[in-house]
Amino acid sequence: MSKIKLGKNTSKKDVIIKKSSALFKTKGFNAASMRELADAVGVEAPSLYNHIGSKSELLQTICFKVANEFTTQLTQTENKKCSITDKIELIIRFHITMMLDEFDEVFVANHEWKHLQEPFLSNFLNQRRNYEKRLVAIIEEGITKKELRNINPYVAVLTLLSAVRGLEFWQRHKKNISTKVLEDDMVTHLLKGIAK
Amino acid sequence: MSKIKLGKNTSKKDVIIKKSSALFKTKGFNAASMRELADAVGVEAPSLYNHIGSKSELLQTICFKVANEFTTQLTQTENKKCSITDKIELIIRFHITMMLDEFDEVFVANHEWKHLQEPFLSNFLNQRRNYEKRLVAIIEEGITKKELRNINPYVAVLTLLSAVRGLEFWQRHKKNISTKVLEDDMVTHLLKGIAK
DNA sequence: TACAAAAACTAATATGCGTTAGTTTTGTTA
DNA sequence: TAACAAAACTAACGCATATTAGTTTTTGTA
Repeated sequence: MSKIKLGKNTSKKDVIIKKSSALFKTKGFNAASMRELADAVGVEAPSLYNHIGSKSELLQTICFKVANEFTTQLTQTENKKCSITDKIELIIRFHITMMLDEFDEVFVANHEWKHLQEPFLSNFLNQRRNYEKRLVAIIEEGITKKELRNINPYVAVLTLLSAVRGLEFWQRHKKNISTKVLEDDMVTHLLKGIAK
Repeated sequence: MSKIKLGKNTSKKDVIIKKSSALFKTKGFNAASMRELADAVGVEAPSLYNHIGSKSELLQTICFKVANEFTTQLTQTENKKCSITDKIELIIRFHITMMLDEFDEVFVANHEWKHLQEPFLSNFLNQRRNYEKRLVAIIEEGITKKELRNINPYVAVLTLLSAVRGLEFWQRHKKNISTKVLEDDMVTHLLKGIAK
């Protein structure tokens, strides 16, 4: 009998999660099969179930791991004693770092969350809505303190989040631009614009 | 015998394409079933095949319709006699308009293209790469003419395209902000930044 | 070396999918 | 009304899927 693995986290489970992140990213959650995942891990498909509960569980693990990392970092930034502009820069840079360091997982959390089952789907969406609201609050404070232009804070958050999400496509081009140039230029663009 | 419908475009086919756009957007291409689509159209699943060739063909139709609209508009903008800044503003506003007017189709083209079959997949990606290159050329001209800051043009294009793509999420919030405010604030943010 | 647990294997099941075949209904025109 | 085509229907096929059952191999420890 070997259906569900109890006890401490094993290394093999982590390998499966990592490989499934890459697979879900490339093919999408539904198109990715457990047989393909098993191939990537180097095992037959049913053997995966010695380590994981289900395919859905893999998606849940990936999505909430990413969500928790973003939430944790935001809390730290909120508590920092610095200007609003600096806080926004910190957040932008954290998003960029996450995109580059944990690309597969972030991509899956961004694109495949809709295949989460309830109640995980609702939890995930609530968590994301909450994140956005806290960003809006930061922008609003910046406007009040006259650090920022008087633009609609929702539009600003939308623009910021979308722009950093676009780093997904960075992998595609691979123009030889260093991470530093990438980060700095994007921060400049979003904070100061491109028009002189 | 009724497998493939020849002759002029029928209205029913257009209905199927429209409904499939909404369905593919909501559930994703793979998760959306022909039976669900048939339900939405108000018909049994096999009846769909009196009007369309296959599920894949639906995706192809949607993706290339959107791609062609963007390409056409870009050509028009390139030929306009106006400043680079004005051209960029035109492009941003066109993207926003497309997002709001043909949301389902644009969403599907942005998210589900990876499920296109060859040679359509390669065609689509080539078309998109070409579009991006032409945007880069516009930004480069703006830098040369000192209309724009000296930032990396690839980063700028990435940021612009990603930001307007983010309007996908607009549907979610539905804060009561008019399209005009949305457009104007996003153009301002991307051209002039948010920092005072 | 012996034993027990962990994790691999093979075989099989139930389900849902896109699609086809064949037939019947609907709608239009002479 | 007769005839013909368009488009609907029911039934079914073949295939791929996630997962389970049951068994064997591997691995770690006494």
